[in-house]
Amino acid sequence: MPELPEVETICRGLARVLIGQRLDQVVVVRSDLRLPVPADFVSKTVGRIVKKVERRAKYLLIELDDGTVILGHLGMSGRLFVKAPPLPALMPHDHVVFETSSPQNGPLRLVYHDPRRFGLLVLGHTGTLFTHELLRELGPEPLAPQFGAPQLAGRLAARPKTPLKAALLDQRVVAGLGNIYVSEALHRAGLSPERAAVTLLDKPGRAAIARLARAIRQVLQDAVAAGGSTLRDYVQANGEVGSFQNRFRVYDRDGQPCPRRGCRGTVERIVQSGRATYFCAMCQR
DNA sequence: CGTACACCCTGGCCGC
DNA sequence: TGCGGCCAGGGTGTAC
Repeated sequence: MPELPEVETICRGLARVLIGQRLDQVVVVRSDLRLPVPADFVSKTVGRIVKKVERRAKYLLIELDDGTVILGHLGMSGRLFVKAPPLPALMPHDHVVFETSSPQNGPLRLVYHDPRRFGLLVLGHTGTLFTHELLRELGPEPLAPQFGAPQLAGRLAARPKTPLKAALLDQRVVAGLGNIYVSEALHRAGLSPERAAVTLLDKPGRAAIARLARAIRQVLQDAVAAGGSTLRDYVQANGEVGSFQNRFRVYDRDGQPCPRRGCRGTVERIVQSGRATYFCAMCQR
């Protein structure tokens, strides 16, 4: 469900209210997520104070005052939100619940909610975080200053024959893109999702890969600024919805006219490796 | 090695 | 109203 912009939005929302709070109560309602919630999850987190909230790719990293890090991933349907009193009864699919109490803010409840249970909540440690097996192989952060055409080219070189759509979904190539933003970035760059990655790596492909790197950054920045995209059930940490879904150029718009200025094409939907891709065959080559 | 597909799971929507 | 089929923002394991 959530891609980089949605996770980034949630990360900022959580940071604002959680940093400095003590996790007074931690309850695992059910632990059979994509990976099991570890047996020592409660004992390693309860009583600790939240020190930092960060994002790596689509992972949320909640760092506690003893160096323990909660690694969270929301899968397709996961949500992580904060509620203030009056606290309602738990809902179905509320799997893990944290409660804090602070003199300033009073009690807060952080809920991990995930109907499909494709997400996960596990533990790591600051000292060994970058070698954690879930994070070790992730590609570059597209919003980091050093991200650009050379870095992207280097990563695509490892998947030469792969169509661009599939290559960009691979988290080892670029970290944080998902099905929406890959289609959106390829449209902005004017590149066909079916084009093989290797065709951007030779001399004539240099302009194309520069456009692609810029398009990836730009679409992600715009989406973060809009608070992410709300399709079905995604909400920010405070329950507000994002608005970037109103600015999709191709995603879920098959049959509609291509929004590129001067293009007479129509947005098409195709399936690549089992997932929908939206693009305009007229202006994406 | 690289690619294609099934699968994990639940819920919403559409057509009958 | 009920039911079956299809679809969904992700990631991984398996079979070619």
